[in-house]
Amino acid sequence: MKLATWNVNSLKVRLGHLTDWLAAAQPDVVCLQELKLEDAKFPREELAAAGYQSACFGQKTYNGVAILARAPLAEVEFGIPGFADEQKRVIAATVGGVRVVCVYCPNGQAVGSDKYEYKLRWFTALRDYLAAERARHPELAVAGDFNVAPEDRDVHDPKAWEGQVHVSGPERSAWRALLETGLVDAFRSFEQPEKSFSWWDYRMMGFRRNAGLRIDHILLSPPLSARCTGVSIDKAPRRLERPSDHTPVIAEISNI
DNA sequence: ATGGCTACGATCCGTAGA
Repeated sequence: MKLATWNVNSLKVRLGHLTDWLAAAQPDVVCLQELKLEDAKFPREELAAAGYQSACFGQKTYNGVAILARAPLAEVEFGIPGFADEQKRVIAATVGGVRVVCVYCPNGQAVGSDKYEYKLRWFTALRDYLAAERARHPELAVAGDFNVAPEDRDVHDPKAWEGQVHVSGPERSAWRALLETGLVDAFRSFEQPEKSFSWWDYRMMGFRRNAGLRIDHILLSPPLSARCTGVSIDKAPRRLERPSDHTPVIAEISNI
């Protein structure tokens, strides 16, 4: 099974990139973030024609998440249960026995801001939710845009970013708390190229300079981690005209 | 020099992203 995550930064703008990429990469399950469109405008038919069923939790202008899969999506759940939130950031579904949670974690804007406080509160709720999901579903995959670069090697210029939002101590602690529920950062289970990133700023030719962050992640429970044979970042879509600022991350999980 | 793009929904600028 190929499981992918991609923050498309407007599904309306990126639909062509997405369908081309689905045909090229042939993922079985795809978690999408930042759809920036409401459910009524979700391109269900176009994605069905590409061979994918979908579950969508959309929102106009901001946020919005979806899961695509070639196999049926069951037990679809919207948001973090018990955490009241206007922002559509989480959707979960069971595909082929695997519980898939798609997340678009808050940006946080700036350390100390209201949005930063919201981000930390949100991560606490996510951790509790994932701990409960872990207990219910042995095969759990959590994929999405976490808006946290876990370590300095996930940052193009750690000195420049020191203490900033996405790398601050409390955010990295919140990230580690997710791992402490018994999940593995699948990307780091394998040898990877130096300076591997999943997001590059549109400004200052960030992609050309490889001035990026690794903030898009796939977390796997131990039974899935044991069957994971590789994780890679696909930079091809970032080279296209009018790209998303994020690029897909793909995990290959064997069925044995 | 704290900016530089991009998307969106509102106008021809403000908000947000990261």
